[in-house]
Amino acid sequence: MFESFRRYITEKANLTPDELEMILAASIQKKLKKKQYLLQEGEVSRYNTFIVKGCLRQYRTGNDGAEHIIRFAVEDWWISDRESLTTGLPSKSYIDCLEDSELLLWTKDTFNELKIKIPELRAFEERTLARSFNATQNRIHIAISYTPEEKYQNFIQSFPNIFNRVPLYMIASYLGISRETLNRIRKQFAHK
Amino acid sequence: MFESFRRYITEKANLTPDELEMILAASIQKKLKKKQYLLQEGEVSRYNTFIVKGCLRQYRTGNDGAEHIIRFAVEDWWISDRESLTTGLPSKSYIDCLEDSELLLWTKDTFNELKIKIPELRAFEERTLARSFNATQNRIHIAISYTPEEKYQNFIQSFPNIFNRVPLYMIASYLGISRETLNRIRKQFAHK
DNA sequence: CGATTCTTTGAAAACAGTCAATCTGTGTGG
DNA sequence: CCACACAGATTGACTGTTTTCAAAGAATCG
Repeated sequence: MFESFRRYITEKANLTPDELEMILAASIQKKLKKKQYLLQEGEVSRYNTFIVKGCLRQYRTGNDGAEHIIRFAVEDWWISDRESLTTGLPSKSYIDCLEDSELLLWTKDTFNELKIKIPELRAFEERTLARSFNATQNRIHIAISYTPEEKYQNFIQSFPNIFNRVPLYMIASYLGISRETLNRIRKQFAHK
Repeated sequence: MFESFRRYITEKANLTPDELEMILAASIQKKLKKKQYLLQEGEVSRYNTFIVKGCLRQYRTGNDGAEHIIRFAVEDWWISDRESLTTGLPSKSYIDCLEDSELLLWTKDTFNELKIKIPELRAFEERTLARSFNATQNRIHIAISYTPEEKYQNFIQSFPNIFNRVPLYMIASYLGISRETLNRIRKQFAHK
């Protein structure tokens, strides 16, 4: 289970073996089955979570009770409700598993201590956050300017490792269109 | 011109007078008139910019050439193309002035040096970024789950200091709906 | 005043959402 | 191995909303 994280972090950050082991030693291992929650609305998000294996989603519910997916996350991604994690306020979102998953968790405090001891870890987190921020901004651009068809095309291009792994109606939710519409788009699409 | 920044930063960050002066001394002052560009697509964004006075917008153009507004920014906000700034790649967006504006700029390198010398500045930037990230994520939720009317209501609630300062068609662009639709929504709205 | 710039309006067409029913595949328990 | 239940996908008809197009009206600025 650690092996996967070792490979990932070695590629992305310039850590000494000691630093790497220190990080691993501070982690909490967790396995969740499909449909189990990592976080529920109203709870305070306390962990930085790395996905070793599996697939999760973060979603919120609207006034009508419908689920709206904020993001998907698979192997080698991080997931948490950053807003709740940074502010300490109750989370507005849920995080649950779409597949049986293996996770590595660090509490906020533990991770902060690690960042103090290991400057490269802080730098790594900054880089990761910056990329995540850019992706989020890009998604806004897509949300306000693409047609439904373009959104779908963009999705399968951007996430080839996700789109065939999650139900269609969840992709529709992620894109902000109805599952029927997405289904029709996909049908046209196949004719080409 | 510095006075405004002094007030702002004193309230938000715990800096010594020396540190504050060091930051100011490193800044570049700039005045731009309405419609002038701070950044154009294809250029590399090199500055962290604080808005002393005025109103700017960041936008991208779609395939059809239409402008899609990523964000607005007014006094006491920061603006830049973070993606270009962090990656060093050409910007995909434009930033221009909706009003005559007064700005304080720091080059990426200058700002990095300041952050090294002044840890509290780095902490401050992290807090600012975190809030900005949360706002961006929240906007995605709105984009994929709110009706146009709800989007507009939310906008005027969230940005009371912006909505009566920028043309309606730009708000429409920001919200991802046509100007005609927004106009009609607003008319209904007035009847209540 | 004249020229932009922005807003408003109407009518038609395109589009996406909703509803309701059916179909398909998968996994579970008997 | 079958039957059933469940999750998800698909389809058609219909409804409602939004976009588009075109034109006319305000408002603002030099």
